[in-house]
Amino acid sequence: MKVTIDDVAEKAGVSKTTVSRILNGNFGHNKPETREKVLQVIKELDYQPNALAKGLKQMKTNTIGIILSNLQNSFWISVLEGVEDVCQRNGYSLMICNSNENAQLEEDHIKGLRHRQVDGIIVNATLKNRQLYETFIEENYPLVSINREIYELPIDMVLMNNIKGAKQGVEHLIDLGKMSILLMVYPVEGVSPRIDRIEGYKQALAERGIAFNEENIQIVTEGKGNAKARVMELLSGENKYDAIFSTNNQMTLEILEGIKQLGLQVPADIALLGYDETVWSMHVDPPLTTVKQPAYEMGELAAKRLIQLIESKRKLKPKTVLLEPELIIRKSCGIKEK
Amino acid sequence: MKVTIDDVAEKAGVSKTTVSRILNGNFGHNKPETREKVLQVIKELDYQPNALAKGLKQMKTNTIGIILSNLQNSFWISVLEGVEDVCQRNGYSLMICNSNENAQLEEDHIKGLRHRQVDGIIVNATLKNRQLYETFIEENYPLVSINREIYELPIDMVLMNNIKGAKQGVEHLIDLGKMSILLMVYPVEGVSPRIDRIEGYKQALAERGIAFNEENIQIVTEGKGNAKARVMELLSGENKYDAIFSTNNQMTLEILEGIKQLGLQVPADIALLGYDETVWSMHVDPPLTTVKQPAYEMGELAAKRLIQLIESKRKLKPKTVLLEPELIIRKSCGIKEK
DNA sequence: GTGAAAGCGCTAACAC
DNA sequence: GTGTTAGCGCTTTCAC
Repeated sequence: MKVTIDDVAEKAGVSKTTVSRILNGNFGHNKPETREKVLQVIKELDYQPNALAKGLKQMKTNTIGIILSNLQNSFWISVLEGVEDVCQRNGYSLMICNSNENAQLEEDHIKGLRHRQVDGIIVNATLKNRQLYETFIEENYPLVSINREIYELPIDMVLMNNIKGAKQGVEHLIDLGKMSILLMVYPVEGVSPRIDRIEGYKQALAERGIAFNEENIQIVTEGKGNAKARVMELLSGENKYDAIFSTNNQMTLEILEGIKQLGLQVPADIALLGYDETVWSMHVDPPLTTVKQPAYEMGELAAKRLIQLIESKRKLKPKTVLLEPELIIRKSCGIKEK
Repeated sequence: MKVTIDDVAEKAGVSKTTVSRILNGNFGHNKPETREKVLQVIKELDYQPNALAKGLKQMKTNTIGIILSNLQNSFWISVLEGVEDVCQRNGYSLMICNSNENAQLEEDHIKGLRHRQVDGIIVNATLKNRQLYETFIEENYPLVSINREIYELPIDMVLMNNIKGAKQGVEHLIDLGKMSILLMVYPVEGVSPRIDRIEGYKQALAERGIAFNEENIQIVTEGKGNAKARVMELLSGENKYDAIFSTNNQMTLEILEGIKQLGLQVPADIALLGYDETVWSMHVDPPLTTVKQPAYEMGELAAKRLIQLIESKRKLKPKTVLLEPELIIRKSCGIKEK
């Protein structure tokens, strides 16, 4: 039933060595007629080489793994598409795992992937398995970290410029006359994008000479509904805000809901700035001003780099790529006051 | 560098058979002390069995493949999550491919996956590779088709009840007094969800005694901007519509944009009903009434069934599961006229 | 230009 | 209860 290289060899009246050579680009410079014959038999038998056997022998599977933390966020889907496209163009398969931001799961997946002999891994690291990442480096195992900086480890990374992204956004808000900007962010815990966005926020304030108020930064626990509850609480409290900067697109939707439920208008009563561009950004009410990140490109670059690492004969020096965000201005932050 | 089962065996002073047995749940009922010893050596050496070798020997990889046609649609992401979760719970890895609705790519991916020896495949089929699907059936290779019916082939499928979904939606529109309902759909070409939604639309009309007008069904070519252009054209034309039923969530966003650009109000000037529930459905302006499909469940069921097929000793009779949609009523269709 | 044979790392008869 | 041995399907020296 299953047709193997032996079947092909026998039927073509050659040795399996010859078949193998022809399959893999003809090192031995076979005679054209042998070649023809073998190729024809392969077609006749619809022979598909067994990648497991090949992989076992060559210690290479042409498969890479990716570990993501959240599939529901469309940002990651774009990244995934970028990775997938590059894989496809280069003859690699993609194994996908979801860590859900869970360190144990991340470790299991990493081990699982290596045990399945993938040639390399792209990871949006939880950052909670430092020792594991170090092992990779020691073993010179191809690994690229996306979106999050793994601090002080010589590792390949492709990151977004989050300081600049947040800074641009906040500057825009300030230019529009906003003075009391509420920054909402999911827990930081050493995760560079969140840390950097806070930093960008602070820098913008500092450069424009606006006093920084610690209470204007609110860390909200991840989980459905939390951001909505928090924003409603905050907007009903003592502090007055004229703008909210949401650093996550799911959170943005919740904030919007909370604001509306309070009977407030965006941007008349309060401005709203979102992070990450999505299909719905321009369609919500009001159309959202957002900091757009080149997600697809990040996926592409990470995959390209990983394949480079895999296929390079010698050890490559770790490299960090920083991608630039772009501010997309719509209506949710209002227009310049006179 | 790479540690193999032989290293473990040698260091533990046993044969690799023993190690293998202990690794795989102890058939030979090893002595506790041997067991202890081996387990300890495994830990010491941080030994990871090579899944390739194991797979080659056992003809089983504990990996399944999934071929999707469009990652950008959040419907598919939910499906993917369902599949991923089930895989994880059952110790399977997931290989993901994107066919982009392209028959050639689909064929390449299917062949690629089999050549990589995946134990089974879940596919949202283009339906353009009938012969290939038949081959699977002949070979009794585990395959489950999701979302789309592969007509007249004894194959496992998990599908949505699209007739009912569309019917429910249209009935709702009719109940609200809408008489001239424009149905917009991407090209049909034998794709069951689209065919069935048209059928559901017709059934609802028929049952409520509303004359069916062929021109009220508009097939719009897939591609960014097409739906928007078309809807603007149609709404500016001679035919008057009081409702639009959009059968795809990306399309819905475009239609909404088109309507707004024309200066029309939803639902005052025209009602809009969408297919598929998304994170943004409740947040666009106005909040969208939609036909919600249990996407995550579809993924789960498909994966569970596939694993069943893989692990069953004997051939299972193909089974079709039909999942029921649910109408989520919000504001985009208006309220009942008196 | 082609073939014989060894071996990648593992499991599974079959012995003992 | 444990070991010996023969492969799984392929690539790759090394002969010829």
